[in-house]
Amino acid sequence: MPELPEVETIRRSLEPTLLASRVLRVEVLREDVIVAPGDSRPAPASLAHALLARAEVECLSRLGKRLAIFGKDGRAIEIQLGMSGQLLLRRDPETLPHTHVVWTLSDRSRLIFRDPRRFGGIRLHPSIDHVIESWQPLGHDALTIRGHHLRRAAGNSRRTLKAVLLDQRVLAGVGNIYADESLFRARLHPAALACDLDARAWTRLARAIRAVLARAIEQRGSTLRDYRDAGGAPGQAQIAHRVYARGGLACLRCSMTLQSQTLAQRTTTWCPRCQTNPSHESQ
DNA sequence: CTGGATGCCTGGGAGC
DNA sequence: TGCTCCCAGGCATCCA
Repeated sequence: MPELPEVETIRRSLEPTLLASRVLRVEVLREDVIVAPGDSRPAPASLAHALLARAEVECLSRLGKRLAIFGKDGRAIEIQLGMSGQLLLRRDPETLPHTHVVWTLSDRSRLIFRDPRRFGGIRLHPSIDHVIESWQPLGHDALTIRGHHLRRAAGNSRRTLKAVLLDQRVLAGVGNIYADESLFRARLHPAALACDLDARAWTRLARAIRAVLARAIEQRGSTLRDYRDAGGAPGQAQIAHRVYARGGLACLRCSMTLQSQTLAQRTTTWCPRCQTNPSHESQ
């Protein structure tokens, strides 16, 4: 469920503490959440080192939903939160259930990675450059997406807009919630075909995506169940959802009953009156 | 190559 | 109350 706004909120809430302290040691409680690219899996003895033991943190970097921690000595790890992953800064020693990795920091606080559903994981990388390279297949970051990016990446595609927005190779960071919210804001039908959009519509869609995501970051992300920022606080953006999970309820703009249907293997909700489908109009 | 389908995993809610 | 069933969803992987 963490999409771009949630990952960015975590990044911002984590960075001051990580930059101000040093990693003392790392404990791995569940080894299968650690994934290494190819077959470069380090021996157990060097696992802690690969996970930034004794490192000073240079910065936290993000592209789409991917979050990376870069060490000053060039070490790097990548965190994918999946559905239920959390990065929490904690001072009390209690171990929460589903805690998989614990970093003890020099200020004696602990950064923990927990993930009940285990769709997420920690990806090891041999270098910072390797992380950047692994991000190559991803599209432009959704927070700064422009119409021409979308048009170039998907303008000829016969896929639906919903499928296109969920495709991280087209743009990075949008998941099911913000796909539906962005399409509603842009007044575009989720089942419209990408190839039927003109340049103006792509511009409108890109603008809607940026606005929806920026607003959600201001509200510190959407908490439906599991999501928390690094301090453990829930977000507030779910209050502003206009279509997501509102199927059968009245459109907040025109009062028409919102429609729900599975599209691109995801529950999709839209307003049949507000959201037009250029694929139909052109016929 | 493109686009669609599947499986991974757990907690919570609905229904009986 | 307690049981079963189903659903949520990011992403890798497979298939046509």
